[in-house]
Amino acid sequence: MSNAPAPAPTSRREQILKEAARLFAERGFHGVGVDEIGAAVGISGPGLYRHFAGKDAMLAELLVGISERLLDGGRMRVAEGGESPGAVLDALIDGHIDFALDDRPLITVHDRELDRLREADRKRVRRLQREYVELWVTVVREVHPAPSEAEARAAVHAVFGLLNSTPHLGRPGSLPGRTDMARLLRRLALGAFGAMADGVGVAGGPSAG
Amino acid sequence: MSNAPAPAPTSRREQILKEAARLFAERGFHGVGVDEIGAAVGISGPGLYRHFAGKDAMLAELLVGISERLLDGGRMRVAEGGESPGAVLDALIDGHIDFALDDRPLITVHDRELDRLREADRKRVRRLQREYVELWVTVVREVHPAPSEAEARAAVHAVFGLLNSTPHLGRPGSLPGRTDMARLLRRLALGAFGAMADGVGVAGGPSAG
DNA sequence: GAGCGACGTTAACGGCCATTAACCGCACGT
DNA sequence: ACGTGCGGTTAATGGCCGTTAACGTCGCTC
Repeated sequence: MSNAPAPAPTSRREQILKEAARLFAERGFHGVGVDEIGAAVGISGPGLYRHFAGKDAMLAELLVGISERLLDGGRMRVAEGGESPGAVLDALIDGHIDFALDDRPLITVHDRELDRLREADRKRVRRLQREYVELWVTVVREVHPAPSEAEARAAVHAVFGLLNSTPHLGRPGSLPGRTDMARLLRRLALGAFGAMADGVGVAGGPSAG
Repeated sequence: MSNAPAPAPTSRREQILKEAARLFAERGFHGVGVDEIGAAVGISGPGLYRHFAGKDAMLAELLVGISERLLDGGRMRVAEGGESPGAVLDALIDGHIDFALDDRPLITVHDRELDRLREADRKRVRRLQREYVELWVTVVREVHPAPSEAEARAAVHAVFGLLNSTPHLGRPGSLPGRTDMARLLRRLALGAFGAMADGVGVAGGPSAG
């Protein structure tokens, strides 16, 4: 499935992708030049074209890659199915947190630079994202049946925003370490979902917007 | 309420800033050219230089402006002081939600393009942001005294991520309307803060914080 | 021991784009 | 009427940057 580019020790490509992700996250796709990316891996500028068709291709591979990994991970956890829907939701949350904490640059690029992709790639990434969201929505609605689908979807988006907030954080030690951070984020996410259900429909009316 | 369409005097400058914000949010600072910004307000390219020193100046004004408005709004609500700390926190949340829902492009640009500013402006914006965060942290800790300051700060950042998630949303009607969205976001934010306090220190171990 | 393919290098090229130059008209106060 | 200045215009200019060309060097296989 997908394009397995060999489970190979694809050292160089991966090294480039990693540095590119870091730089894109720091300064934006348009803000970093190919020379910088090259320099980051010890070769210079056009040398990158031995590994990638172009700068766009690097971004595309990054975004498609992370989107697929998120979705695959989510599907896996749903398939495993815990003791209860609640356990599955816990697993989804923990999995996403691991991503957010361990691949910060990737997460940052993921929701900032989507629009810099060529049409085809963008549609592909969007589809993966959408499926990932729907995965969550389904599970969330099993745990908290009351809210409408629209509300559940909005809540999922919002919780993604919450979980992905780590990358934006001011650097140094004014924040909890990784373990505490993970615990905290899980509590916050669960608290948010729990509150989503409370008082649904009250004072609602037709609302219409 | 919120942003009055304003028969305001400063017509042109503000019009330019508004369109620039929209474009920057859509395609990133480096992704939009001055010609586009000009076109968006019916003049072309270099005509903008009658109003701004350069493209950077527009971004700077946008970011400083929104940061100041957020901070001023927050201070105002704190100064007004509600019945209780809880009421103040509610007011902060509602105020931020109004911002997130009414000035989506601005919010987007605000936490994406900070690094494209010149040193001086960047420091200024960062200071405003930091003060805004500290304002929230103080109030949050009054309402939920248990967590450490580091945890409270991380939670505030996370809730900002939650509240600011609206801009990223897939366009059309698969989501609640503005009124319902505001209600939902408030519930989620309150739920997250509430959960932050639950079980603090349990199973924690030394937890470094 | 020659050839070839993977990987790099440096030097163009070409396009985009922010900014500046040079020039224009109209509103308006005097 | 007049000139002055604000808000525009179009045409350079100059730099950055992605990409391509042309060329070199290993290391491997036949």
